Amino acid sequence: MTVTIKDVARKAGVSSATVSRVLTGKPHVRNTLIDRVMKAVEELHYRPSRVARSLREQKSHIIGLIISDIMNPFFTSLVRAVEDFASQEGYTVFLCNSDENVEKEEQYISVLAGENIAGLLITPAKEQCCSCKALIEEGIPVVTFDRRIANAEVDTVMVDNVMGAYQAVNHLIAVGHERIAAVTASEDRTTGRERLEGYRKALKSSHLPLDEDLIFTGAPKKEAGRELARKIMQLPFRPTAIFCGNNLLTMGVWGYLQEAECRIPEDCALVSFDDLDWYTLTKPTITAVRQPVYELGKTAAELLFERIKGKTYPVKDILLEPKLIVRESSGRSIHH
Amino acid sequence: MTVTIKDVARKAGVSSATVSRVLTGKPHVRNTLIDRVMKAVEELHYRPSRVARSLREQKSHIIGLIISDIMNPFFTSLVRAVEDFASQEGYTVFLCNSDENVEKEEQYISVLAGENIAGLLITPAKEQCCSCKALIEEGIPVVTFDRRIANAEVDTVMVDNVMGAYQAVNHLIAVGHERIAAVTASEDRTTGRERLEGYRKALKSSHLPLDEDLIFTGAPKKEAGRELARKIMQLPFRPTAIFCGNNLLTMGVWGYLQEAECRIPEDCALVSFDDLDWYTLTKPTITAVRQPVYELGKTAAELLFERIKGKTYPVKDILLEPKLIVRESSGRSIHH
DNA sequence: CTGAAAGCGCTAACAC
DNA sequence: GTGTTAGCGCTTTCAG
Repeated sequence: MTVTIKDVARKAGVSSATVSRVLTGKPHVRNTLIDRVMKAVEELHYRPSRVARSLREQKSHIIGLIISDIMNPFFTSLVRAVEDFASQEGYTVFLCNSDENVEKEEQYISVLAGENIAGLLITPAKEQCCSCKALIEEGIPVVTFDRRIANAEVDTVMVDNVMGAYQAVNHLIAVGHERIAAVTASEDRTTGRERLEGYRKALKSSHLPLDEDLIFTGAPKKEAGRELARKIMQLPFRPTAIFCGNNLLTMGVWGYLQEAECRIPEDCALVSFDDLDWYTLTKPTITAVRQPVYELGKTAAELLFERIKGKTYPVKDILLEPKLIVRESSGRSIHH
Repeated sequence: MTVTIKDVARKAGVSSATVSRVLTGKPHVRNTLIDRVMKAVEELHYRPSRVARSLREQKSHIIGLIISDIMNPFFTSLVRAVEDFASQEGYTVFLCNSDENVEKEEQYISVLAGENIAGLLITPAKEQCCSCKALIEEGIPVVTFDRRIANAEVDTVMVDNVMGAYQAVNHLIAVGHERIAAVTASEDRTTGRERLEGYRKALKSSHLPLDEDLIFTGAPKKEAGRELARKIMQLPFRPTAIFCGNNLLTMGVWGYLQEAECRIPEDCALVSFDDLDWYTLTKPTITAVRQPVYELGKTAAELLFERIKGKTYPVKDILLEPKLIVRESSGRSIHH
């Protein structure tokens, strides 16, 4: 049914070994034979089986990409970057969506291992990612990005969350806020914890009191953002500003504030971690910490391919710098 | 190095055939042996090679998913739906991003074929998708969704674009607009053409003149939207409303209108095809035609799996109904 | 320079 | 019920 290397060999009047040599660009083949083989390939519409090749070579040209939430535009950009880089290297991407779910993640890692993947790129759902460690032990290159895993020797590419959050909160302080709430992902994710750390650090460096009751955490989801905003608005002594720890939370918070007819930034200012296109389309526009998303994906992919190609330098831990984009939702400085 | 079925067989004191039978759930194996095999599997951390299995069975448990723009939230939701359904069926998804680029698309189809995919789900970049037809001829199930391809016997799942656009424009007419511009994807994409058809149909059914100068087409990208909005605003005799053919175009148009300080809906009303979360967060909120995105992905996946399982009914062409969500950007009825 | 043959890990006939 | 064996399509020694 399907045309194999043997069919090509027969048609070209050579052995399958020669066909293979031609197709994989090996040297020492006569030009006339090359031509005959290529002609047969054309005529038969032959396409080599990547599966057979993968079995024989014990290694595929697939890289695995497990991300934790494909609906989140932040991760989408990441996927885009990885895909670009991989296809440029002649690899294809096996995309999996763990949905922030550890079981699904393990399941996928197992499948990917069975597919002989050349390497894995992952934004781990939780800090404990054991199956991931199993891969590493088997010698399959792994790079985690955006998030860290605990107790493992893995290359990691991260955005400097502490610094980003610090910048955001510092900006709020600079324009006169002293009572600032934080809405972040719960602390079992490194991103949530680190951003909270930046928040605390900013308050501290301005000698502002840290009120634990102003820290609100939940799942990184829109619904959680709404709910936490509701809690904030019910506070007897309301904060004058909110620091939102990611784009989904921002969306929920923003929606709630609008419905509650809270004027932004007069009644409550807001800064978001993560910058999205539509932040420039709201009224007011939304001040945000922009992460170098594309670079994050690209760097992780680069690192992975170096490992795939056999580089053996010590484990790398790369930190990328985010940047505060000041817009309207954080308010004007009240000092001027 | 890696542990194979033979290692398990040796450890369990059985043949590899028995191990295979146990693992694939075949009948006629003694319970004691099943236990011994499972124990060996556990102890050795054995994971079957999906590659070897795929080669042997001449069919993998992978389905290919080629979408035309992974950065577009509309497609992201689609991916999510497909992924959900596939994983539930025990399949994994090979995600490829054609980037609206026909060469990339062909390239991917070729790779996927080499991976022995069980089936392909695709939102074709252009109406002519020849490689896709090649797959169909090889007997690999294909379902196109969101867009159609020309001259092929393929299962297709679409949203009723004509009807959606008709609803949108009709609504604008109902609230009093008579001069309505259309900003859509260029007509070499079925979505663009069909939505334009709905636009024309709505004007016609209300006996409104069709002014071809009010039809603006371009790539389905934010930048194109901006540019086309600029052109519209420069028109000597401006329209009072704009119908936007997809979410990226809406984004560009909206951004331009805001910067041009055009009051929405007073100076210019707007309705978007495609509904996004953030449409409720702008001021005014954005009236939009909501597509049943998740259902679109799910239906396509269902259809594909039926084919994979061997169903052979005639080619299906499923049309899903969109729904107009009236918000503020289209303005109040001036009749009341 | 080219061909024959082995074998990657697995499943399915076919024996027993 | 269970083991033996062939072979999926390819690459790669090893001969020649």
